[in-house]
Amino acid sequence: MPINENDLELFLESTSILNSSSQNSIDKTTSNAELSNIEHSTLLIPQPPLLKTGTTLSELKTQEGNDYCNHDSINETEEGGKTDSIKQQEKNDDAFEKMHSNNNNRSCNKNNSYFNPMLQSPTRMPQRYNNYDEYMENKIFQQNKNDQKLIAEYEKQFNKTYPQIFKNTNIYINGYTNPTRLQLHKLIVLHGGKFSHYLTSKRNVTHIIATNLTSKKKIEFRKYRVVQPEWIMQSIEANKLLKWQDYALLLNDTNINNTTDIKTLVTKDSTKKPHLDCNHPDFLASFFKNSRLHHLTTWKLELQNKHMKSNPVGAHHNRIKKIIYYIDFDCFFATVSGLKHNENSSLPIAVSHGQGNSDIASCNYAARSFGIKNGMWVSRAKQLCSTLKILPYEFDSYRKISETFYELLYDKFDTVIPLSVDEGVFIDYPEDIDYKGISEKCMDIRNLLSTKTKCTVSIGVSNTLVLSTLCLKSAKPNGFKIFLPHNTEKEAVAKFVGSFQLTDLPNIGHKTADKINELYSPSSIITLADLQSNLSSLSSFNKLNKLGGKLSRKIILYLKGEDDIDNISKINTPFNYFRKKSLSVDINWGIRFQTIEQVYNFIDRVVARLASQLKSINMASSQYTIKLARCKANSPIEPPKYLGMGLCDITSKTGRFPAHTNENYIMSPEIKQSFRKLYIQAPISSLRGISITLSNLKTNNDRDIGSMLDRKTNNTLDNFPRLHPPLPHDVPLTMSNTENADQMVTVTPLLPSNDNNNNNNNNNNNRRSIEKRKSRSPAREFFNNYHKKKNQERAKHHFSTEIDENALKELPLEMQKEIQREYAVINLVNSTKRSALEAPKIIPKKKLESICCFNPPIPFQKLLNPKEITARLDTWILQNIERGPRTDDALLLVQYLRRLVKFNKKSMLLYIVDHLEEQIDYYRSYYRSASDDPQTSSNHHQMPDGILQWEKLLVLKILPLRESKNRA
DNA sequence: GGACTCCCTCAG
DNA sequence: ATCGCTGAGGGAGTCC
Ligand SMILES: Nc1ccn([C@H]2C[C@H](O)[C@@H](COP(=O)(O)OP(=O)(O)OP(=O)(O)O)O2)c(=O)n1
Repeated sequence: MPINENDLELFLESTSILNSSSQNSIDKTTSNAELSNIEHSTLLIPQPPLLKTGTTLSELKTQEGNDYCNHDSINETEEGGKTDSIKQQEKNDDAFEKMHSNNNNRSCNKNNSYFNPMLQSPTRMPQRYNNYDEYMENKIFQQNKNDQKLIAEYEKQFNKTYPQIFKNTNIYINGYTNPTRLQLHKLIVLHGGKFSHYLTSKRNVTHIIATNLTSKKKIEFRKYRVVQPEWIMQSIEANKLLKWQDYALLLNDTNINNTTDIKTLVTKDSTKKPHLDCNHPDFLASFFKNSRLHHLTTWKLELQNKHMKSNPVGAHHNRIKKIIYYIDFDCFFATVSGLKHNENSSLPIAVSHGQGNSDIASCNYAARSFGIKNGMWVSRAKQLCSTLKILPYEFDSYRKISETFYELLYDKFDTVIPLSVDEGVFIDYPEDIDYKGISEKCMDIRNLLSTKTKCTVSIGVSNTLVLSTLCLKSAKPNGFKIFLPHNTEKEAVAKFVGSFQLTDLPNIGHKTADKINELYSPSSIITLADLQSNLSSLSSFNKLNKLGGKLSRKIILYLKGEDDIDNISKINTPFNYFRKKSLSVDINWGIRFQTIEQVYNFIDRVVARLASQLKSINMASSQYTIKLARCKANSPIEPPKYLGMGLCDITSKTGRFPAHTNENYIMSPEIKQSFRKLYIQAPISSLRGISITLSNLKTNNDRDIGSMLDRKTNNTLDNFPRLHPPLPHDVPLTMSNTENADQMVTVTPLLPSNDNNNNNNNNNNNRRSIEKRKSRSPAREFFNNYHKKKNQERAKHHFSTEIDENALKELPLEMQKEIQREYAVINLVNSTKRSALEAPKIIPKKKLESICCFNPPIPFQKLLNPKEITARLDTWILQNIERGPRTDDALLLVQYLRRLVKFNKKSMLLYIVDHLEEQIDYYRSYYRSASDDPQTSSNHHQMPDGILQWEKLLVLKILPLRESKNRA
């Protein structure tokens, strides 16, 4: 049937006429006078659709917009095959669990989590739903609320209460009825019944009202109580619930066997809504919503963006002492969830999703006394302590308390470095060390936080990061420890460090601890004191090098309580240290694919997510790595953990994009090609995990032109966004020694070898060389330009961002470079910092306006946001998937898409059409796979007619629009 | 000997 | 049921 705009107008006209006439007819057919009054009173329930039941687009206008994850369709390209070596990884479930159990309080973490658009503009965004479940739940909740309002209104208007005849029933109306669906709905609700708008929802429907059923529906509903509308009317007249069997539409088993008892009747398959498996477009969102580790990563970046502050020059001023406070909530998740559920904290509790092979995110100290650890599976923990109480996650609360934590502490310190949702490094640079003042500060903070958050924190205080970490460890739980040794007290420091276990040191996890133990004492477990004494002999000293040069040097410094270069730059130049270097999505749960197309679709969705993240931080990437986990040949097909990865072989492959890009359509085909090269000689069903990392990131100098380019006309990389001159961070830093971590570090400059030989004892010579080099340093030039440009902005900052050139000259070259980098990075990230948030932004607004003028957006049902539009379409499709689209709705949609074509909104068109295609494909494959499966095969899984109608709409009306756009 | 790839380890 | 992420540094091996 051809659809054009005239059709639409005619259609809309006839709709309104018919609507009003149908209302009149209701009045006539209703015997109850009160009921006809009802019809004319304020309607809280939207008018029913004209010709068919089901939710219409117009009904949906009142719904909140939802937001699903962004997804685009990308065509894959050709590739050649090549074997990559597959290295085995001993990632069995035990080892994995052990790894995650290894939970000490450490400071050295160089993570960035990622930008979360939801937090970027919380007020502008409509309410969001991460998946259909959530959406439906909300919708049903809203509808029940409307029903309640209706009852209240009627009771008020007629000053009476209605007999609760339909109490405990849950009624769904199928097809056309007389009285109408709306009438019946009101009567049911007013008389105490529940009304279900959807049979697809999880709600338990007790009765279906129908006057007619297609033969297919007769079979589908044969196990329901299908009742004629008279049952409702006559029950109301009789003022009691009449036997439904007397009004049954179908003669079936249920009919005969059941008494009048009302039991929920839900057939297993027909009401089941599509399962949210890894093929569902919302799988990623629903997984992330529940993944604690994803939240930890995300929160870290958010918190660093919002609350991190530092004064790099001050930090380098060697006359100033530094006091490092390492502050961490005690068993954070367990405490917060315990509070929320009013649990007694002296009883063992743990936070987890499930009761069996589910990870414990956090357990309290009562549970730890049984040997339970974070990361352990619940099943094992229950063996250790059968009374262990499992509590659910309370992600929102964790995040809120963390916000309070950083807000309260922000003004109390010179430097704030958030390391996680529950722990941060806070630094003061006092003139003199006042021990009493420090301990009072600790007590004040602990009291303050305990009052404001009802959670306890522990604090470790020292003058190096490594010692602060150890202090925190010994302060836990619910305490604080201050250890501020003088430079001369080397033995005291060594003794303090020696009292800890190997894994208490940062960067020594269980693997490294095992290795060290193996090296020095295979038969017994050694402590740090043992390691210290072993290091006195040269041969023992050399043994440690088996761990690798960097790590062994680090450990040797740590054993003396000193920070290595890594820790020092983390403290002194945190903005540089935590600058973004890569961006990735890893999914190793719920991955169960059957076909390569499904994998490609999944990769498309992952890359779309990455691309939009890149764009949102205005960066581009030139390198990617795809990492795959494949179920080991001899391991069971389903691992112990539900939908877990189990024992896997891990392989990865790195590739390059033709240039720096943040475009989905460039990245996705490349990555899919690598997938085909990497994933060979194994069935798709063995795939258990996919990880995609983008690296070699660069910040775009200009606006994100790339994302605004038309895909077809501007797909040459020459048009790519111009980038900043590279930040001068490629110069390696070499540390010769740190006599005293509290003092200026000595750096070996990267000088010609003859200078290098005497740089320790010839300071002048050294300085001159630095001066010479400095003048032609591109980094310096870059910084100077940058400095000029950003001068004005910088004046706004709450800390001095004016670099003291004289002070800078005093420093070794490498330090200068690092400080310069720090300034550059600070300026780059400042737009997301708290200080910048307080000042209104001018430039982005202007840009936005100019874009809008140039390119006025086309609304769809008053919506402009593409995600809101697709969300509305998703709901529409979901609710009509088995019936097919209504003609008028289809017309509205097609008309909108034609406008997009007409006004050249190509990317929007592509986005919407791709999205529709994906949705419809998904449902088609859902029904197909269900009917192909001999075990669940039944009438309930037959491909509904509606699907065919949706496909027809897609293929005949929608896809051609995309093609016409391509030809244009 | 430097650049690059493919792991491995760690953190929370 | 169950939500096993993600960012960083580093080392061994390979290639030229
Ligand atoms: N394997 C892990 C480790 C930690 N976390 C989460 C839950 C923790 O509450 C939070 C903070 O981690 P910590 O290492 O600080 O551990 P806790 O706060 O639980 O205990 P504590 O710090 O008292 O040792 O991170 C997690 O989900 N899984």
